[in-house]
Amino acid sequence: MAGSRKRATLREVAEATGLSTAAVSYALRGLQVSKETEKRVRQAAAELGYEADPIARALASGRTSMVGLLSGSLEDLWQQQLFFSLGRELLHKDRYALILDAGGDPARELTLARQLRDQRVDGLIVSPLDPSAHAWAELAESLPVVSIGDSLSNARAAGAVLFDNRAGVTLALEHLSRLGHQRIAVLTTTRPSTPDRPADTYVLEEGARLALDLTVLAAPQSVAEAEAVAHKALAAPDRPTALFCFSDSIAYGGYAAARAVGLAIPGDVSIVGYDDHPVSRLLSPTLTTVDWDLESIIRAAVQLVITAIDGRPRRRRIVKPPNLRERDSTGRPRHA
Amino acid sequence: MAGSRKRATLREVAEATGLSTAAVSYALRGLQVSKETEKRVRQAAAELGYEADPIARALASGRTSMVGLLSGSLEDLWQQQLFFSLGRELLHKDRYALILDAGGDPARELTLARQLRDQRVDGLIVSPLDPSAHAWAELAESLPVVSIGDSLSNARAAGAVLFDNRAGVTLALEHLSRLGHQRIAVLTTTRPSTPDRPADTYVLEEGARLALDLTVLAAPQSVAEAEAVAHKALAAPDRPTALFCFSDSIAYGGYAAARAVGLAIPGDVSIVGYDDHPVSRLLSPTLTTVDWDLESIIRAAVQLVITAIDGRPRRRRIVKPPNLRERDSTGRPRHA
DNA sequence: GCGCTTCACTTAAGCGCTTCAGTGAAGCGC
DNA sequence: GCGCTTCACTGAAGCGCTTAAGTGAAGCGC
Repeated sequence: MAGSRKRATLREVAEATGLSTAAVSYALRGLQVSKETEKRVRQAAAELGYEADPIARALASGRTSMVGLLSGSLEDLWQQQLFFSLGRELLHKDRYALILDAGGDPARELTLARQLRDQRVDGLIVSPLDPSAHAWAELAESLPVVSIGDSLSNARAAGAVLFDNRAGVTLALEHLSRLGHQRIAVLTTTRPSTPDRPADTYVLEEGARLALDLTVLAAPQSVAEAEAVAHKALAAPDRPTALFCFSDSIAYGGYAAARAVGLAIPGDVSIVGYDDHPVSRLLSPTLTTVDWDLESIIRAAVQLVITAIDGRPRRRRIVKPPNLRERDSTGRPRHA
Repeated sequence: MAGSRKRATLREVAEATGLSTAAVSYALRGLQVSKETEKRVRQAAAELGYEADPIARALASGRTSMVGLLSGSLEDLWQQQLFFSLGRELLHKDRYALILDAGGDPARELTLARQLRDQRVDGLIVSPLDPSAHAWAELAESLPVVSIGDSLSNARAAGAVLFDNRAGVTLALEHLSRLGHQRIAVLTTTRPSTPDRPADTYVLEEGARLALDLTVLAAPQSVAEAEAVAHKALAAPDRPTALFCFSDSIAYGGYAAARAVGLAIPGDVSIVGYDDHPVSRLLSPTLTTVDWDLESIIRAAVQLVITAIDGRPRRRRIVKPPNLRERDSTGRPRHA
């Protein structure tokens, strides 16, 4: 603890113990040395306050212990939740997270992913806006890439934690249909979707199956922009009786828009979200939403990237089922 | 672009141009070489797809281009916003952020800060739970540390972006007092406060000055836990007519608690938050809150840490003034 | 007692950069 | 034309580790 100005080096520990630096290096990693040597080394290291320099270690070993995390849009509150939880989980596993945000721009997404690779992260976990971009292939060749939400269609990724969006969409639309809604506005986003099929496809298919009258509008991730889109949806001549929002953040924009034009939720307009952000159950009214088990997604993604980094190529695709959280933002449409 | 398996090295660029590696190193950093050599080198580098290896560079130069970010509690949604924004701003300045979360535990905070130092970050930006801890001094000796919220009382920090919490508390309490509130519950948190005085102090002083009847309750950062505390406050025999919450996250808990026991906001209970999270203006009713200019805080903190890293020791303390956002969650108490 | 393996190390190369201390040529004043 | 500085570079050390290859001693079967 003494006010050591510079940090101790391996060599100093070696000199203190009379061993070679190699022996010390092995000892501290619990390899190839006798029990008592290891003990001696550990003690000397502790006394000198030695901590291995991760930079030198990375240069020599080729491993940085860093994992790159790339979000398509951290404007989305649920993505914030997701990514900071991924960071926490990685720290548990003695890895550091480098978190980057594409800010909703699919082109920037790949630039940042390359930047992460150039920064020498050991692996990548991405929740991409555009999982079908061809450049993912190039990246997945040079380091383990795990995707969350959708699989990278053209790349040999190290793994994927997929959302069963078909099931999610079905839950939401069936719920609304059951309540008697028919004219529904869907506020989508460039959102990861299940293998090779944009979530929009499911929306249209399910809409047709349930004989719904759907209007699909693209909404950006930020709450403020979503509000504007929701406003437009609610101002339509044949006003929809329900809003199905493809993220809770967008749904929050829906709340604001509804209130701005004096529409009661769920009386005048029902709203369904997607994700179940912690705030959603605190809104007034509480938000009906489709959620995924965040913790299990996180554990799976981290697990996948680490096994891939450690050279056990599994290439697993894990599909997560959705749950409908029925709360107070949905009800029978007034005319029904 | 050719499917280059391994990344090109400085030496390869040197060989391609017939220069020494030193010359190439200088050229690519725009130092000490003739214009035309620089151009030749850049071209060769581009053709080879050369990107300097940040690890090797870090080992040789002693700089990692990484800045550690440490939040006392990322449960707080505003802190999430703050830290992800800091990350974005740092990326603008060609630095990478390593974000760590103490999860509300003051002891863990210092452990993580040391871990960040051991990871060889060039500097640290912290928003600490306990800015008065002595161990900050030791850290601030070994690398530039900038604090947000409060100054590190015992440490020679590289700078601080302070919140004028006295003014913030005054704004909130005067607002409530003006509306006619007198019995007010204050839900605080181990929150950074202005130099050497916990924010609670201001609360009590201002409460006395305005002749208010205050009950101070400690609330954790997470929304769910805050809800429980708010519940307790509202269940008190002499129910307060207003809640002053020391973060918007806590205020969200207040909303949930009020709704749970059937109290109207602001009719039965007024609620004031602190921070102005993007969601706050979307709640129903919209949340009256005290906010700080997030963008300017971010720019200032990043600016401070970078000038310190670059060796220009300024040790500036920048104080940010608060603003009151009067919205719909506050009104006259019913009996008044 | 001999060759063989195993154990517990040591030696030394090397990861890919930066940087300090030269070095030769050109330019300059006088 | 001489010494001086400046310019544009080169050479080589070294950042602090890891790791492949090597070594000597001990242990083992037979």
